[in-house]
Amino acid sequence: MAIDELDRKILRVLSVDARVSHQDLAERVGLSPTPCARRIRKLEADQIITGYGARIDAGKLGFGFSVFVSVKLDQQVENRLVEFEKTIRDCPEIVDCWLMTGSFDYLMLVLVSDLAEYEQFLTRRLTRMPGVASIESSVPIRRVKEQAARLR
Amino acid sequence: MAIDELDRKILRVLSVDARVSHQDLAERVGLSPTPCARRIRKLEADQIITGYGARIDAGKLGFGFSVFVSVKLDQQVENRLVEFEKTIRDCPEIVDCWLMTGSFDYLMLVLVSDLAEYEQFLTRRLTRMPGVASIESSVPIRRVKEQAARLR
DNA sequence: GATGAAACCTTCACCCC
DNA sequence: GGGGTGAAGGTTTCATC
Repeated sequence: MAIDELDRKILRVLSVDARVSHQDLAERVGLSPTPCARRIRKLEADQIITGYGARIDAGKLGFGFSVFVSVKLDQQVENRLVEFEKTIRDCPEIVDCWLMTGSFDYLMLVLVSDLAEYEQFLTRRLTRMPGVASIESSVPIRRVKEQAARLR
Repeated sequence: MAIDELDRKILRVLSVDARVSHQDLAERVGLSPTPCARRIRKLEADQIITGYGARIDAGKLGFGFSVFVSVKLDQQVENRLVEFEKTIRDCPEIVDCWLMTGSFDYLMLVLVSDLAEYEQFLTRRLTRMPGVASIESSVPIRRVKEQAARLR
C-alpha cells in the first residue's frame, strides 16, 4: 500500500483530469497503458482514490451566491448532533459541512442564487432546524484557490 | 444554454461518477449513448462542466489533519492581495482559499499530517507571508457532508 | 433522438526483466 | 515484484436517417 513517485504522478493527472484514457495517462507519466491501469485499480482498491466527480459551475446553474455559515447547537449530546446532521444531509443548499472544535459546532458552505434566497434559507430552514442556538454568516467575495487534494 | 431535466440527470450521475461510460450513463438517464455524449459535450462547451477530478483520500496520503485558517492582512490594497494570493497558490498545504467580506480577509483550508506539522506551517510559512497581520485557527473534528455541486 | 460501422480504448493472458 | 506486448472484446464517435 506504499505509494511511489509514479503513483503520485498518476494521482496528479487524475486529480485534474479524471477522464483521461489510460493510453494518454500512460504517456504522460512515462509508462505503458497496462501497468498504468493496474496502478489505478490498486489506488482504487486501497481507497486512496475514492471516486471521480465532474466539476460543475454552480453559478451557471443559478447558484452563484455562496455563504459560510457557523452554527452553534443548544446541546452537544450525541442525539442532538445525529438529528442535526440528518437534517443537514437532506438540505440541497448545504454542499459542505464540518463538525468543529471551538466556539461553533458546525461550519458549512451554503449555495443559493442570491441574498434574497439566502434570507429565505436562513429564516425558514436553518433557524428551524432541531437544536440550532446561534448562527453566524460570512460572505465570500471570490475563491482564490481550489485544489482537489494535497499531493506534495 | 438552458438546462433541461435530462441534462440535470446527466450532471447528477457525472458529479458522483465521472468515469461512467457513455453507454452506462445513457442507460441510467434513459437515453441512447449518442445524444448522451452530445449533451455532455455541450455541457462542457458551455462550461457548466468545467472538468473532472479524482477524489483522493488525503488521510491515506499522510495528510489527515485539517485546519481552517482565517487570515487578516495589514492592508487591503490591491497589491497586497495580489502578492498574498500568489504566495497562497504556491503553497501545497493550502488546498482551498476564499477572499472574504467581514472581519477576516481570507478563509483557507490547510492539510497537514499532524499538529506538529501545522505548528511548522504556522510559524515558518504562514506568519512569514507578505502582509499577514493576524491568524485564527479552527480545527474540524470530522466532515459531515461533502457534495460536489448543488443540483436542485 | 436512434442506428450502425469505423476507429479507438481497455483488458487480459502471457512474456520479460 | 513490477513493466511490456498483442489480440479480443468493448466503447466512443460520426455520418446518416
